[in-house]
Amino acid sequence: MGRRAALDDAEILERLARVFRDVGYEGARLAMLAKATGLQKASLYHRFPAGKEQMARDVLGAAGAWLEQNVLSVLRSDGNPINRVQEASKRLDEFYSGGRRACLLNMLSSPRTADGPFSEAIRLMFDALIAALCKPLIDQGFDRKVARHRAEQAVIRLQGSLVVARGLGTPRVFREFLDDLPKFLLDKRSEE
Amino acid sequence: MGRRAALDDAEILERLARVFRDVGYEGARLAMLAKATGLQKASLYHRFPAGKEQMARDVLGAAGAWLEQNVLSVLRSDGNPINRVQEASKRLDEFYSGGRRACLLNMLSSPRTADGPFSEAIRLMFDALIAALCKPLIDQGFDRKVARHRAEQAVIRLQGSLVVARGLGTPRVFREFLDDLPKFLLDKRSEE
DNA sequence: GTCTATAGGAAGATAGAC
DNA sequence: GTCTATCTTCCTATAGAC
Repeated sequence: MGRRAALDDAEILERLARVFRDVGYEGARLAMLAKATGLQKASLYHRFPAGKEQMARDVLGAAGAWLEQNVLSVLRSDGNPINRVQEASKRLDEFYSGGRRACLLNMLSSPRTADGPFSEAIRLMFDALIAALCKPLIDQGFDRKVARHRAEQAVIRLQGSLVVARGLGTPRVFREFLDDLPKFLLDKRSEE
Repeated sequence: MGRRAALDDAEILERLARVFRDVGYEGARLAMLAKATGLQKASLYHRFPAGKEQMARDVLGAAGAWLEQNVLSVLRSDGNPINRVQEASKRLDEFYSGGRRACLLNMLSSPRTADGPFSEAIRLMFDALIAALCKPLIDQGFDRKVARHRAEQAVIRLQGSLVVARGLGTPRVFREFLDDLPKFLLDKRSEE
């Protein structure tokens, strides 16, 4: 065996995820993925026999699992709806490194790959996130349609603030989004 | 000369734009760009001596010019603010093909290319769009800070709804965004 | 200004030693 | 399970005829 203990599978996936998040699927060169993990290309193929596509799929799966355990389950839990949303905000802040990191769901959903193996997984993750965001609103007594609409808008703002943060070169709008999220989701207001 | 009249420069740029919009900078292969324009690779190099990077830069410039002439100038014009925003909505609908088309500013702003030649142009286009969206609000009597905030939020929703529309596989949320835009920007409401 | 043909290199993927 | 070395394919870019 090698000079040092083999890297944890989770650690490998996290490092691969960073590359896909930063440069997208097409932009992720095998040489980058090898450098990011500290493994040689052949070693990556040992762990991911189907190559880059499998790496991206597994990375997406791991991101989904992280989201489920750290965000969605919190949103669906029994606590105070406001506390749940605030906690989810914190986890999202961590997930996106305060807005300096792009979203995998965006970076892997170009139409090129959309006909490919990712589009279905991405759709399911968006659906799951929207559904989980509905829960605190419904527990708070909101109508299902209002809850669904606000949850969708929250995901739209999440994605949009990440795009604009990247475009403007500052994470400011993403931080503002997170700060405003509990109020945006749960405030009693007239609409909509 | 060739069998038919040479393509219009604007037409070429439009066809190149479609490719970059669909698959991003790294995903855009020269073979695709050639096929999309009906030109051979060598002919593309004749028109764009600096290759793919120049194509992307010129495409971005042309998109900026289109946006300026069709959206920003409308927003800055003298008419009724509501009419201006409604007209801008129509043009944005056209620009993004009803939400079925991704945004160049998103597709060309991966960090890989962000250290590259596009990030500055992209930042300027975001700034210009936000500034132009402020104008109808200020003409309507809104405070500058409120106007700026709403304009930023509008751009965030624009980008976010495009991402989510792609992720969910339906342009629905983008159409809803456009329909809601005049109200979102110009309604007298309490906040914020 | 467009084409065919190709150089030159980088990409994804594999073979086989250790 | 990791490595070095290599294969094959694809891509960007260029040369040169028309």
